[in-house]
Amino acid sequence: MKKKAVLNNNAVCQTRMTAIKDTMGILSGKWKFHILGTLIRGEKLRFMDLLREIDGIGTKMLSKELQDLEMNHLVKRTVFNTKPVTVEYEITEYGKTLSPIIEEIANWGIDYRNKLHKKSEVTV
Amino acid sequence: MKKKAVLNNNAVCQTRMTAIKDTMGILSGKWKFHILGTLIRGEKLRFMDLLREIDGIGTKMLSKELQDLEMNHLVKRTVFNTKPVTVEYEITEYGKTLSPIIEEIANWGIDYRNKLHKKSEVTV
DNA sequence: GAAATTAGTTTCCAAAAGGAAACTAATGGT
DNA sequence: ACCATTAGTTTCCTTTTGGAAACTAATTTC
Repeated sequence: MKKKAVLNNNAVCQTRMTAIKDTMGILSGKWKFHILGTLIRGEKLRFMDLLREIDGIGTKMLSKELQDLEMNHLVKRTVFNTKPVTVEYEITEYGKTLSPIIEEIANWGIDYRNKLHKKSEVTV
Repeated sequence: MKKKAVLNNNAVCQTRMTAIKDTMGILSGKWKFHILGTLIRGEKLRFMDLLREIDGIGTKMLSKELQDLEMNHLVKRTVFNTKPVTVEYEITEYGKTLSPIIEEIANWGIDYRNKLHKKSEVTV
């Protein structure tokens, strides 16, 4: 008889795994955290502001990632009827609920660097 | 004169961004969270156990991801001199420090699903 | 002697991700 | 007339990621 999974083979684990997949799907890609972090600090920013703030990103990626975030109600996009057009991006209240995750990830990464420096003199 | 970044243009932000990049680099890929989550719950598991527990993963990916995690001291690999060879994987104490991140991500994902279901009033 | 089990590695391939540069379209400035 | 700016989109290309299947190698079981 074939062996089956035991640990992950229950509703609680399946739910948690799906939840992790959902969250990470929404936060996937090279730039989501940078965009969210910048918007959390900056309140209202225009497209070109974000392009300047986020080092290395290009227009295609910025545009695409902002669309993703907007679709998930994490970022709000407002178009003003000026000439030329003005577009403002801001984090939503719902988007702000990601702050604890971002905090945890940032702090873990800072600890990781500190541990690397203590254990050896490896510069990453 | 060209405009420059203001928000992200300071040492604290740069450090935080690097930290996030580090953490997410270590946790990158389709399977890291699943492997870590399973090992956190299961203590000691063999290669074939993990292959059975983690639905959909193949030998190549499991092997490669375990190597990554071992390199970062998040997982410990122990080979036993049996015939055929036995290999045990377990989470390290350091690996357990990722639990808060995994918890936050799982809980956010669960909330996200709940919000989607009662999305009659999506307050953004 | 064939098949199964252990823990992987290797090869080949398809899909996804991401970047650079060109382009749109309206308008304001020199 | 020509360039700059706004906020993107489109195209083309390279890199990265991930999966399926075959393979290794030693040993035990049928």
